[in-house]
Amino acid sequence: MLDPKSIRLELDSTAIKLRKKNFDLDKDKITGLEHHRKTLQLETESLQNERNLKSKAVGKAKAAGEDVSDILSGMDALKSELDQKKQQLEGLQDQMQGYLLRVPNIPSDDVPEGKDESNNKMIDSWGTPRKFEFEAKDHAELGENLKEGLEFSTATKLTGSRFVVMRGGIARMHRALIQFMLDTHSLEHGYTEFNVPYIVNEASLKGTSQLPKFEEDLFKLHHDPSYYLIPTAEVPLTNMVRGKILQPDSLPLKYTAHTPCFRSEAGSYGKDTKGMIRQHQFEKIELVQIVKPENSEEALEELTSHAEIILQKLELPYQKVILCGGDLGFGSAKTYDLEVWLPSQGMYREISSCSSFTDFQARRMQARWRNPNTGKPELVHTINGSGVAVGRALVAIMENYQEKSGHIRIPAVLKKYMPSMDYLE
RNA sequence: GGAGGGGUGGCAGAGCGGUUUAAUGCACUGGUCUUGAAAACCAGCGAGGGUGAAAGUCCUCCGUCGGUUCGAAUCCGACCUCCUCCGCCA
Repeated sequence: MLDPKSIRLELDSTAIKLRKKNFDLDKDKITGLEHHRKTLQLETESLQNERNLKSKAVGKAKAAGEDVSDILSGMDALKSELDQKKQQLEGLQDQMQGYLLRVPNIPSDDVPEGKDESNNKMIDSWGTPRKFEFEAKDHAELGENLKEGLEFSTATKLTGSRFVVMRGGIARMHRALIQFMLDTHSLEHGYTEFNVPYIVNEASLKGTSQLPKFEEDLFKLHHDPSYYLIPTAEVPLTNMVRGKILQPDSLPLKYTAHTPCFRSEAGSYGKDTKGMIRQHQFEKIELVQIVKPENSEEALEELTSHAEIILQKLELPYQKVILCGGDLGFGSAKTYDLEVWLPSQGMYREISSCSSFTDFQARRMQARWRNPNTGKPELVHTINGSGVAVGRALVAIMENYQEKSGHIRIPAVLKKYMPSMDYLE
């Protein structure tokens, strides 16, 4: 959420900045609500003041053994007026809050202009796509042709579309990828490894800004109060600092976890229906950093490089793209996507997305640190990214490491997790 | 599942209907003293919001939501959560 005060004071310039993100700020609505709020709040607070003063007077009078009926006269009228104003004020504040929770974060100045993904800018690339002396197959075909591989029809029987069963060696490689990534981030990149709940409450999803706007993307459980399956480990990892005031020397916090992620994929009908590119359930290694505001830009660069190192160690060609304003996620101020080469599609596909949320999530979570220069609690900045998506990494390995026979060569860095295996057959 | 006890500022911890503008301690900040440091002493120090040019001033907040009352951290109800004991269990 944006700072309500600065929206109020810089309404026009905020609206202009948000236009870069294809968002039209309803200035009239804000001005109107704000005007009413101001008068109502003044009236309400002065009534509260009056009530407080009278109540204190009653206390004093009673202590002195005096009659209090004079003070109490007119109290009923005051109370009912106060009740009414209070209710109106609450209604207004709820409306304002409800609207502000649906206003996206302001993009950074260095984010390129653009309407949609076609305006994203490639800023770096690594590796060279392999030349095949035969026609490269896609991962779904490769997986289904393995003796022990991907079973989409079994998963459809068990659940429905957009799920997969992995059997034998491929399940093992999936697990090896998880081990490899967690080991790299925790042992080499300085992240603390976590194991977290896969079910979270509403407050957590509000904190990282999946709610209230994107409820239809989530799987909601039958439970009172509401529980949801996590769409990403960003939610539990980031919300660990919700409501906290952190000591300056404890920052930056660097957290990582492997979790399944559950997404309803509402609105993606017809997209990537084949294979395991877009599933209702997939696994991901998540990287989260909680940093001082002054460090957030370099933290995003660092975190992105940590995801890149995974792809480099796996020897998968990729490119790094900066998202344009129109393609940026709701809470993100700046996002780098890492896109891995998929030979069957002849193109680069997203495998990691690394974003800086500046203070957008921190304000919703009230996650703060004590700034020694001011002595005051101030909002932290939050950064997160995938390091990287496991299912898509598996897809990329299958396609990039395939042999003419349909066997999949095992990448060197995974061998210690898959001893005595050279190929998936 | 049963019984009991808790949730108060960064932390610890008092308060249990009206000088609470939440005691006190620790931590923190500034000062005195000291060659320097420690100790001691003095002073300051919760969060959010409104209003104001500022000084200031007002409102809200004691797990959450609701209720009683002129007045609630304090009383009542529900819920969340933590701890202890018993039972059950991977």
